[in-house]
Amino acid sequence: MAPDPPASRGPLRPAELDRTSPVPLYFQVASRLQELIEAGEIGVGDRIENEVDLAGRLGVSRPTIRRAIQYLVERGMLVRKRGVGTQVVHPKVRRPVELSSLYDDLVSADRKPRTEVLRLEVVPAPAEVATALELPDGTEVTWIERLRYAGGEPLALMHNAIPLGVIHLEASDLAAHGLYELLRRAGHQPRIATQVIGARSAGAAEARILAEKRGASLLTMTRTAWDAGGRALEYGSHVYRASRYSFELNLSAG
Amino acid sequence: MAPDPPASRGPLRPAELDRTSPVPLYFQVASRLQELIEAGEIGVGDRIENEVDLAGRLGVSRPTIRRAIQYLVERGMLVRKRGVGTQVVHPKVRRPVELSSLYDDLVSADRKPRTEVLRLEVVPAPAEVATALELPDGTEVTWIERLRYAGGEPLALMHNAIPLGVIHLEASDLAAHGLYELLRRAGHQPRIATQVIGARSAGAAEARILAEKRGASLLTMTRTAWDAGGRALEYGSHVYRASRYSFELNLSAG
DNA sequence: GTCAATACTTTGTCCTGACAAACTCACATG
DNA sequence: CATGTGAGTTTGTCAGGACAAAGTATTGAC
Repeated sequence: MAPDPPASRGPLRPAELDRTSPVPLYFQVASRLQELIEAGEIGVGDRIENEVDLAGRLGVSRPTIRRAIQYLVERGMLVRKRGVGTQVVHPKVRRPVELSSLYDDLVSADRKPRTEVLRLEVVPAPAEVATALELPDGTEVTWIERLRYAGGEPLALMHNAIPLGVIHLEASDLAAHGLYELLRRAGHQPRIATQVIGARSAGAAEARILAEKRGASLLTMTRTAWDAGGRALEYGSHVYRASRYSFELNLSAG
Repeated sequence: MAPDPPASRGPLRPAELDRTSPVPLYFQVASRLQELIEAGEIGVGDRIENEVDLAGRLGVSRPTIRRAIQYLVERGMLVRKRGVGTQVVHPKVRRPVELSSLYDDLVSADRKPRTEVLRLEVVPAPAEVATALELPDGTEVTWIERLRYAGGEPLALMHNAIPLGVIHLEASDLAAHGLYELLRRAGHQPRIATQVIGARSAGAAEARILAEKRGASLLTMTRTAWDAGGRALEYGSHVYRASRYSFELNLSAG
């Protein structure tokens, strides 16, 4: 059997880097590496070329290569060991956690979401909401109540409060898009959030709306999200039918 | 009123850095900055000294300062804006997510945890567990069932599977310590995990063990955790009394 | 043969220097 | 007064070099 070609040659070519692109070089390298790993061209357990050689071969400096590798290490794809090298440990990115909306998740899972806007108005924030958003008591916020369907069945009853000035919302927008998508379009990128996930039994009204029996288990989630500037973007208090939904999280600890 | 001293002087002194220490300089700077922010000496909204001046004043290079600041940016304490500066946005670290055990959480909340070990034996892994741990079907694992109390009341029923060779467990250890603490002591640092959180109603047996009524809502969590080297450490399938427990998560998106 | 010392490889830390890009603000211009 | 132009500030990217620390493999002594 012929021996494998030496790993030092590697499938990453200098020609793939575009120095005229506004995309940083380190990011180009990281993206390309990620592709190769996801495509299986560099398998789990394989060691990638060492930093110095890789830098020399691609014609970039070692710090640039280090930054690219660091990026993938933080995502859990690679592991570096001093004196040993850098190894692939997982074939796909494990995002530290997905800060996305239910709507986006359902779309990507092809579960055909539909949204019914039950309420959309400006009201003074209840004390609990004001505290969560770090706003003075009684500040007005946009209050939203939505019923989210998936595959024709009700899935979740969602309540949100959004500080005025963050975004102007129309019922038609909310019916057609996820809240996070609308926020992003308005230039707000949620970056930090605190969530509390719990469970309780459905009351009569909730059960009726969600087409569950009274007393059925519901998943509850309350979340407050901030943008990169520390500005509170959204408070949400949602209930999900536990029979149809669960939260999936990928965690990584420094 | 006397004006505040200019921010450019700042409370960070060159003398505080120890070049003989094995602790990297960038980490010394980051730790000290974090202390100052947590102590409120640099308040939320304040801008910290710019990188070039700070580097000059502390007698280190700009990349070192950048690395220190980057460290705190990733933790959500600071925000950088090109052309503007670096600002404090949160007075305490928001850890991306806590990869810790229930036991540790209860201890720090002073809720006096107690653990009853119901089962501890080596068994062939059920198909579902083997898949989660990425082990060949039927591989033997240590199987644990524990009942966790807090404040004298039952709180959670926990099932765990741990690959042989990761750690040798005694019932007495498990009764006195959290699983994650024992893993860390054995030199295993969980770094990446996937969790699924859901809810369902208690069956008769579960209800009896957990001192709930039949049909009460329970929170469910299944988790698989890996160490930095990509080695599977633990599979867990737990149920919590929803009336007494909820998950709190701090998320951050790149 | 076993084991310890040594050489080598590879990542970790740190430095200096340079230019680019984004933002702020004062100022000139219409 | 409004507006945009340009200078100044600050972070973002990148280069290239140097030495330290950790792990691996080889070599040598016993």
